[in-house]
Amino acid sequence: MKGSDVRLRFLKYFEDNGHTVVKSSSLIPKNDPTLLFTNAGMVQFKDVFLGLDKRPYKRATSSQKCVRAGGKHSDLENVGYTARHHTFFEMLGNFSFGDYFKTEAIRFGWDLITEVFKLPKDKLWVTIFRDDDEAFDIWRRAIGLPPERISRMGEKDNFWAMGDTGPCGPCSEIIIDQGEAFSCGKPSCALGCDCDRYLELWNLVFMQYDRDSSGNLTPLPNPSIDTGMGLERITAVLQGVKSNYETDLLRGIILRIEEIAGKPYGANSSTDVSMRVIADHSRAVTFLISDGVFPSNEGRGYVLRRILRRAVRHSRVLGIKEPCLFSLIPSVNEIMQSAYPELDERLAFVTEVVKNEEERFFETIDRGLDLLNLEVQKHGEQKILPGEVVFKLYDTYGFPLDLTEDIVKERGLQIDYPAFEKEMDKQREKSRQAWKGSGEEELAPLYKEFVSGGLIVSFTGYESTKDTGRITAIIKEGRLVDSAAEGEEVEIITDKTPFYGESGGQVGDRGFIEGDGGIAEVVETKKPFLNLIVHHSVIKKGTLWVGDKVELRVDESYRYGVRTHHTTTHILHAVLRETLGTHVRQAGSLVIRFDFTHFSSIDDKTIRTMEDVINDRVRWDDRVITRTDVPYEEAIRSGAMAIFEEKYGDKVRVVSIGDYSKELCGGTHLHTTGEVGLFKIVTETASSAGVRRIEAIAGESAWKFLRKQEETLVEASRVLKVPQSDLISRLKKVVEENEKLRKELESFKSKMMIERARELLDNIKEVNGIKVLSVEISEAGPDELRKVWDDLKSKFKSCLAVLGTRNDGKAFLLVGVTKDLSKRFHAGNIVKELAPLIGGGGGGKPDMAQAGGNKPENLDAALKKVFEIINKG
RNA sequence: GGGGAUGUAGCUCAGUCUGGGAGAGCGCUGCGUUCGCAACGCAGAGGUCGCGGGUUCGAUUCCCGUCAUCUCCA
Repeated sequence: MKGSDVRLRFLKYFEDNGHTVVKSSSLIPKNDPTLLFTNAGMVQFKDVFLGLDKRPYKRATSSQKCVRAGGKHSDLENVGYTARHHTFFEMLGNFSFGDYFKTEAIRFGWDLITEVFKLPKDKLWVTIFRDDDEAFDIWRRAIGLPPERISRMGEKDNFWAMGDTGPCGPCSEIIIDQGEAFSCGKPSCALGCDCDRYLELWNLVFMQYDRDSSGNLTPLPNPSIDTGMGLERITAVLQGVKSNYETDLLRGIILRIEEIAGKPYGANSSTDVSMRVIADHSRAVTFLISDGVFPSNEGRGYVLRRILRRAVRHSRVLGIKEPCLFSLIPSVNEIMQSAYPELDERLAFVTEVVKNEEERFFETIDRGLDLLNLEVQKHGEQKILPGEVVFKLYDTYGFPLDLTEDIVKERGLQIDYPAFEKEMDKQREKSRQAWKGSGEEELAPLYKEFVSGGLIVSFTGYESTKDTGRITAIIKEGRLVDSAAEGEEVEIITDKTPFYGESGGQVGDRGFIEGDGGIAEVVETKKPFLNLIVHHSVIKKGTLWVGDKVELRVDESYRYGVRTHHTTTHILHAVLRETLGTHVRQAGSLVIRFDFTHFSSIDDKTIRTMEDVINDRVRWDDRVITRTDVPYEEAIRSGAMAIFEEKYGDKVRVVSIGDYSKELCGGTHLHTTGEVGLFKIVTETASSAGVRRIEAIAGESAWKFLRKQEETLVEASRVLKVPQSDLISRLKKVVEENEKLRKELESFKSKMMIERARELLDNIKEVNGIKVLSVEISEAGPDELRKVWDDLKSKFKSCLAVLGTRNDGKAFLLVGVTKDLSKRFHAGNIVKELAPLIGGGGGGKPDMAQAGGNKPENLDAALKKVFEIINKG
């Protein structure tokens, strides 16, 4: 059975049993900052389990793409060395939200495994949680499994929790005994052993308790089911192969690697590791990029970069000296596109990103190589490379440890591993301590309580900006309060509101909330959950109480500006896609700052063309049509784009403009594009690698912007006294002339200085057999003094000069000594003796030194003092 | 979240430790040599020394902050 058939059969089985087949969600978890990547099938249902979200179905099944790398559950280091570890894999699962429970879950699991997949019953074992007699009874009586096949395990293995608090419960695993051939061979090898003989196939989680912060378990009124079975694993078992990498899900990729490397898989255990790593990582990389993650130096992007680099590193081990990872992407696509058709359209884009990043890594390696060579040379005699050096290479320059090992070995040196580990531990310890320090507790728990307590705020602001409502809660500094008095900063929640809460790239509204007792100014409106709108406010007058009837008024001109910008954002988005290609996807947007994925900068001509096109559409005055309560699937089928990667209910709102834009959007819009009035792109910059940022303005602010630019032009032409049409040519002329004059003045000045210096030659005295000049030069700056000294120096091969000048209450001294004399008289030392006289300090090199001070009246004294110094020396 | 490194001419980088005229190579412009090109010779343009504070008579250099890029740890 092919891997893709395993996936289909699984989903079909549960669909036939009343489950809704739900599409795999993105690898980037929506609205969950605690999680780096989607790492299990239940991630997209988390809020449903918590009671924060509702779905139109009570039974669901999915094949979820998952990544485990970085963060708490990282398998990155193990991948390649085992038959089962992956950074990317798919999780098959069935879910019950307060519908069926243990009995059915176990029945479904057993039935599918034994009847559909036809695995031999006598090879199957199960584990249950120590105290879960209910599960034991079901396995024993309902399924008829002999008691010796049911093993009770501890909390570590068979009790599952989402987090420290919240839903949790015992679980039961179905295990297959693959026989002696798969055993690790240890005498202790038995059920529960980590090796491949007793392979865990399927984990069934029975969510039946709610754990509070003090650890108490209270039974949930509607227990739920969450199960997970790794697709690659079950496929390997069904195909009778020893490792996941031999299934058709990965074999095709390895075939391609064999081709590129010119080496067969299975011939050498160390190259096999590399091939497995590359095969696994190429899948992870493909799916991550296609889901909108880009290589970067932090967060998700950084994990992606590390996965990619690890693969590149292994390709070098295979003897491949050029970027090659990108050429594996088509193989991944070929295998996976039946289940993930969206891969196909992003293929070219993903390939480009990977190739780009591969090339960058080769540069990093080259840089590190230079450093390493230097260090190897330095420590060549001791035959040992200090751990500190190895650590620095690794820590600061990102030079892979194993690469350092290879090179060092080639040169006949050894690495001081204990010292390296010590540095590593130091770093880890520092990080851990810093982590504890940040006790950032979000306000979220309070919000969560509201939502799970059934509190709903209805939004009434699409058509009107005014409404009356009742205050249902006031929060101050994360705590519920009964009232808020003048001057206090609070969050106000009402039963309904016309205020739009920030979401979907549209900023929240501002305005006022007024009751009989007082007035609050709303500075910001947020929407932390689907049905929760929070007004961040400052009480301006009087006091507001919970329960007060209030009038809510949105600042209309502010809202109008927001609508203008938001509608324009949709038009811009459409035009960007038309102009630059379909890989432009919105990565976020506040008002009209628009980040999107694109590689090169966008030239001025293209920018201007886009501005033209958008302003044309504004003049066309197309209607902006919003349809509400459209079923999600129908909206997507009709070609609407879901860009913001956020949570949509099952019914969505579709906003379409003309025939060129159709997006899922909950925001507020204009009625026609003509209301935009005017559109202008202000900047186009790089936001991070592979992401460009456009900032644009529309409507009144665009008009004001252009007005201001015009004023600048008017002012410029007034200052230059030429009509605007001649501005540029005049400006060029002025700059040119200015440059010419500057040079003329410079050469004139230096000539004059030299001229004057010659006149000063009369002042040269012989002291102690040395030619000494000590004079004040008026109307000169430091630069001029230096020129005079240069001239003197070339004229007299051996001399000493002290040149002074003064202006604006400050004095400046330069001491010059020709090289032959600088051993006897150090210019720096001389200047240090003279400087205090003019009320300052100074210093310099043996042959030239400078000083400044704020007592110009003493300049003469300083100039005389030099003779004393020379006489002494 | 914490640490390390880097930021100087269009590009690659030196200079910063120890404060005092901002440099090299490549590239660019002009002239010369050449039938022409490459090469060579001569001349020249090009820099807010990432940004903002501070110390100092004086900061590319020292101190503090900040931003960007690279990198490691969590």
